[in-house]
Amino acid sequence: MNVGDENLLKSISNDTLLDLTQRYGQSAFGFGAGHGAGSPGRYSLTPAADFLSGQTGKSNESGGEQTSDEDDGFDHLESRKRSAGFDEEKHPGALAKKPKEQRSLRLSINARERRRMHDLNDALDGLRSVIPYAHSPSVRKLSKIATLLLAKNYILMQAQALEEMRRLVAYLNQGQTITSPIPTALAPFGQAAVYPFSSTALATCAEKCSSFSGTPSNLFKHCNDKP
DNA sequence: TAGGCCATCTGGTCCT
DNA sequence: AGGACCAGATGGCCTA
Repeated sequence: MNVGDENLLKSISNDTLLDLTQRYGQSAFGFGAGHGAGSPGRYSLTPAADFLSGQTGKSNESGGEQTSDEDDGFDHLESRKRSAGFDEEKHPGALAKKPKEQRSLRLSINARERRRMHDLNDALDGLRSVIPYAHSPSVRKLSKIATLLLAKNYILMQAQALEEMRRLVAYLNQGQTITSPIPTALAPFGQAAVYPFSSTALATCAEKCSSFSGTPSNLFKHCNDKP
């Protein structure tokens, strides 16, 4: 994880992140050394996914590909049940005792449900890929609940940062004094980093803008425009 | 060994 | 009727 990501995560200072940190440790967010070299992402391939990957060549296929059990051999179904922990002895009267038609229907429904859950997991993977945490094989993947909670906080933080940037632009344009406190979302960057000049200083717009030379947006483009 | 997380199966409910 | 969605149950894997 780069320093920027670390700062972003550190900025999510609320109960949720605290809870996540406590539950997963800093290594889950890339602050630490992970779970050791011998323990790469534990959820990257479940037994069931292993089986499916053997079937399709991908660990988490979804949408459109053939995964329905009507197309699987019976041995494959049994293997998948075993790998998923399914034990028909503990589900008396389940598939085995049902008529062939009902069994076929049940298998179809199961396959659909499996695809649906795979799609859901794909979406969660997509979410993980855009929120700031360590994307490394040596770091455990965020759990589902952690992903959702972190994403929620990340969105809230981004909204706060955007609002602060708007206020800053208004300040630069009108020379107004910013009286509102620095949002906690930006706190880790430090007040000096956000406002690298005194609010009472008579810095020119260009000087102010030069202080934000690293800003990756066009927010300060106006400074180069002639009045 | 307990607890957390997960995938899967299953039956029910709702929607088109 | 068929599909989507949901929640409960179950058991495997992993870590502390």
